[in-house]
Amino acid sequence: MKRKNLQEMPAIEGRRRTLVRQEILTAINAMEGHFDPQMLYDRLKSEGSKVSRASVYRTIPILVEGGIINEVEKTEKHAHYEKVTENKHHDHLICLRCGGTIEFYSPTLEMLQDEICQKECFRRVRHSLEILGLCRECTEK
Amino acid sequence: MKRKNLQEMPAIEGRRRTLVRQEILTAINAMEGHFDPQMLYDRLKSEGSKVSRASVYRTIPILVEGGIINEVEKTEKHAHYEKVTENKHHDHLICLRCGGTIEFYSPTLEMLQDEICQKECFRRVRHSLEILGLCRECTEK
DNA sequence: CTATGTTATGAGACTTTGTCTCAATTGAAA
DNA sequence: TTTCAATTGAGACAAAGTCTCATAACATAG
Repeated sequence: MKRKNLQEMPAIEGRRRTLVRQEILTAINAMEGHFDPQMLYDRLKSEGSKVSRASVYRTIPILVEGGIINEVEKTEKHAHYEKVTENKHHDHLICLRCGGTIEFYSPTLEMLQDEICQKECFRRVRHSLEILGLCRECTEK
Repeated sequence: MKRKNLQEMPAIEGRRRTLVRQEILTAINAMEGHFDPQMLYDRLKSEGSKVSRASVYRTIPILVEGGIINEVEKTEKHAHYEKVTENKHHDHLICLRCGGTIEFYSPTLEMLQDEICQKECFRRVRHSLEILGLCRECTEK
C-alpha cells in the first residue's frame, strides 16, 4: 500500500490522520474568510474530490476540537423568543454542561457597543451577546 | 356570525385581529420563559387548538413586529467557521440589509465580560457578540 | 511487510426547522 | 349583508444536519 503524503495534516489527539481529513483541511486553507459546511463541500466537489457530505460534517467538529478552525457562529437548533414583558434587554451566560442560562445586563457593555458602532458608522439595531462556559454548579462538580 | 372575544389581542398596525393569533398569543402568555416555535405549537396542540404549524411560524414575526415578543436568539441558516490562523478573536457587526460583516476587537469589552463572569462565578469558555444593524453603505442608500 | 482490530468513510435514508403554494375561510368596513 | 383582501390549513418542499451500516483505510504489533 502506497503511503500518500499526509504531512500537512496535523495530529489531533485520539484521531487518525486520514486523506479525507487532509483534503478537507487543504480546501479550508484555500478558502478565504469564513465558510460553512456546504461551501466547503461544494469546493471539494468542484476540485473533483470524492469526499462525502457526511465526512465534511463529521470532520468540522474534529478540526474545531484540534484547534485548527474556530466556530464563528453556531447554528442553534431553533430560534428563541420571549415575551416583551419579561424583557428589559439582557444578554446571556450559557452553561455548556447543563444548558442553563443566566441573564445579565450591563449598561457599560451597552455603551461600549455604541462606541464601537459609532467608530464604524454602523447603525446598531440590536445585538446578542452570549458568553459560553460553565456555571457555578457545574464547575463545582 | 358570532363575534368571538378578541379583546386580549392587541392591534398591530396593518394586521387583522384574528382568533388564531389570539390563541397563539394566549399560549405564549401561558408559557414560562423563552420558547421556540415548536414548543409553542406543541402547547397549542396539547390544549386542543387546531392552529397549524404554518400559522405559528407566520404569527411569530408579526408579534415581534408588533413589539409583543422579542427575538432572543435567531437561527442563522448555517454554522460558520474560520481558520484559526485568521483568528485573533474578534466579534462581528452584521448588516441586516446586505449581510456583510465587519470584524472588531475591543479589549475593554473583553475585560468587561470577565468582570461579569466573575460576579456570577461563571467560568467563561468562549463567547460570541453579534451586533446587528445597518452598515455605512446601506445606511446611505 | 502483513495481519488484525479499530476508526473512518460513502451513500442515502431520515430528522428537524422552516418556507411556500393554493384553495377555502374569515375579518373588517361599507 | 356583501365584498374583497388578509389569513388560514394542509401538505409539498427546502435546507441543514444526523445517523446507520456495510465497506475501506489507518496504525501498530508481529
